[in-house]
Amino acid sequence: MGATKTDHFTETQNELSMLAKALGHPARIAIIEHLLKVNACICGDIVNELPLSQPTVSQHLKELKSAGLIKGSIEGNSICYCINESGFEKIKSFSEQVSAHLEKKNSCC
Amino acid sequence: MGATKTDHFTETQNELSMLAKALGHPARIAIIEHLLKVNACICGDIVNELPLSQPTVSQHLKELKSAGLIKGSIEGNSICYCINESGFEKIKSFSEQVSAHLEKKNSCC
DNA sequence: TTTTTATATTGCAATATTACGATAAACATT
DNA sequence: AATGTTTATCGTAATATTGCAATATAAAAA
Repeated sequence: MGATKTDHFTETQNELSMLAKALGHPARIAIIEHLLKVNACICGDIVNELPLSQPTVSQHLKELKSAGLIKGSIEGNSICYCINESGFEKIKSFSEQVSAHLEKKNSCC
Repeated sequence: MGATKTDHFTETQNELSMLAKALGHPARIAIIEHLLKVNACICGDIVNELPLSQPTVSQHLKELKSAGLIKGSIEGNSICYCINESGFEKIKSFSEQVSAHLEKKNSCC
């Protein structure tokens, strides 16, 4: 075992969990926060900002990108990363949906 | 390696990533969705609802609980689980914060 | 063209997660 | 007390993640 049984769940469940999983590491939260703060976003800046090696940061960026949470575009020699809104929209809408449900029904425990 | 360097990141970054990580599995998304739908929430029902064994479901419930996303209270023989609002509030506020930032600054790539 | 700069990939070791059978624990029912 | 029901824990195998040194790639600068 050790492999998630993704085929037993719905598309939406798998998609949401993949987005959440991509945010499930403090370095990747830090990257998102940094991208929000500066709004200009050369990869090397992120490497300098984080207490991790360049290959490790590159890997985290790759995960955020493949999850659809950031975008990257080539800018001469370097690469410009920034937030991909659509991924965050899905997370936002899920969390708002949870809140909306909770307002109507009160929790039972 | 393999161990996350949590001590190199802020409290908030670690907390947010732990919440996200707890949602980073389709079974745990499915559990949350089920709890929202029924609002009554005996553990055994969740086990029946999911395509996973009882020990595996129990483990997922434990993770959601320790992350602060659900609460559980003993109800006679069985255990009643339900959503823990405070955990979801943090996720909601983060995703709304991201959206708010994005409205002001337009993405650069 | 050679060298430098910036980022990605490979390979690998350490650790974490996922899943479940077996079993324990705790309470309810008989 | 004995039995059944419900949930948790243990042990363990399979797989995934994290992190980095070494190396590759690609564009810029010299």
